[in-house]
Amino acid sequence: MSPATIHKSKPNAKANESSLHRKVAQSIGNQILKGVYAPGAILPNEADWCRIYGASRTTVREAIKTLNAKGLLKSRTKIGSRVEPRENWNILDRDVLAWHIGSMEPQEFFISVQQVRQILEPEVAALAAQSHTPGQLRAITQAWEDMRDARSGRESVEPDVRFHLALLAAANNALLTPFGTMIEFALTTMFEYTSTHGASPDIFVAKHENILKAVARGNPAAARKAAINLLNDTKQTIAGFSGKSKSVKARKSVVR
Amino acid sequence: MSPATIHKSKPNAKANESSLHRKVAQSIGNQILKGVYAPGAILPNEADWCRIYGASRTTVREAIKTLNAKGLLKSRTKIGSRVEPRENWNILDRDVLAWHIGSMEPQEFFISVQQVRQILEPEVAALAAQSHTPGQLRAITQAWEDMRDARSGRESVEPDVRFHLALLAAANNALLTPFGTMIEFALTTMFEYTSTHGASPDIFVAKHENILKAVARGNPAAARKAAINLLNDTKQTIAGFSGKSKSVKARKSVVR
DNA sequence: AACGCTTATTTGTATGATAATTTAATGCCT
DNA sequence: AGGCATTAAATTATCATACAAATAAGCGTT
Repeated sequence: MSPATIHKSKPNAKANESSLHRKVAQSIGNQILKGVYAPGAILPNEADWCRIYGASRTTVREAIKTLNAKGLLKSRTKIGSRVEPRENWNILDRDVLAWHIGSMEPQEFFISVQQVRQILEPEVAALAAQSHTPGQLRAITQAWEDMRDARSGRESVEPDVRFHLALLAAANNALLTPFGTMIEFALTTMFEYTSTHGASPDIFVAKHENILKAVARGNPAAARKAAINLLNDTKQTIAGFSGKSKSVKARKSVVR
Repeated sequence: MSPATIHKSKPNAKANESSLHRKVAQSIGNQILKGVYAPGAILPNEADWCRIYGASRTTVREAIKTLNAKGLLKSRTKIGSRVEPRENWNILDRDVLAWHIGSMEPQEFFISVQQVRQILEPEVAALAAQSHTPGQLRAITQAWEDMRDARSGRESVEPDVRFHLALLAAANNALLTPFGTMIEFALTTMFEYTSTHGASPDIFVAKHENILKAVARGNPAAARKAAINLLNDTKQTIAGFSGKSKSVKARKSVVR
């Protein structure tokens, strides 16, 4: 979004759920993720932002507080707001993730995600097999059933995401839950680009079922194996459109 | 911190780097993590917080914006601020982690961390072996040398943390970096409780050296194996004081 | 060159007012 | 009585202005 054009969306009453300070935060955040302001750089001061966005200082400050809270900035008196080193960025935060993918080639993002998923998901499945509660197992099952009954690829995305999130929840480790946002983001976005889950729907449903059954049986090793097996499909899907950035983007506009 | 006593720390000029809105955010955040306000609950409104903390609405609002940004709250007009479900909490955030551990039994936290570390660190080491840059290898080496030359357990904590963070950085996957905060937090806090790294200093240094060498050689399998080997020590350390919450706390006050 | 004082800049906090949003209540019509 | 439109009320969102606090930078003295 171009800084100067933020106000335009005032007239439309409903569609836009964002308040002004959210938009300012988003705009500045986007610029940071895009590298307009690199780590170590000092941002324009609050008065400048006020002029740039035509907003009050209160609003600008709230936006900057938000960015501080997400680890992108650190503000100090007389210094201003300095961009923090990347390792302090809260990259798994929903907003940061959105700003991030808005400023990088999608397949680059997918490759990073795939790497993390290959590390985590097998072990998450194993943990889930060991320590799920009955309610958690029910949630996983429900997601799988909805996935099975879906009548289109698009319709199966939501249950698919829900399946993986339920699995993650069943691992019962609070420190792993932040990956939920990442998985959710990756799965929904990936579908936007590929309009498929990789394999045919039947195989796809069957592979999820393997995980479900292993978890239900309380068999960690089998759950781990099933998760690895499923991930190989995704891997191939990603490989399928790597290096084809332009054509992928074209395909996207056809799908939507 | 008790809500009513926030102002007291005004006199001391330097020690406290926190501004008022930070303290308010910390206090409210702590109460949320402690469960005083459970997910789904509506918080007191801004005017109430102003009365409670004796702060201006500006300040209170900035604190609440911070908590919103960390995923703990969602504020809406006419509704107020509602506590978000736990899976939306940005638990790997520095502040949230601090508030979290302030309101739970430490070994419970360590067990969760250990679980995550056992999943991640071997693979991180393997990735680092594959894709480190010369500069990143130098950083790992430097950390190890500082660890080796440390003359006390306490003195070795900082290089130890640095070693693991450098390893993580060398994995070159942006989506993994948020775990740095967790590792940093866990290692420093754990030392506060145990005043040891588990094994004797020599063994401890040697095991880190194994990782370093494997990474330097670019041997992922060896790096993975060495990381697993090191983690077994930590595992035993944690097991050593599990179920001894009271005595651990007592030991802490002796150490400090 | 080193130390202490002053100044300027920037964020931090306070106050009070108005706008916008959405739930809740009210009253009207059928 | 029930449904619909309107009004009211509560709460956050935004604005404008002022002053406080912190600190980097400059200046002058020694």
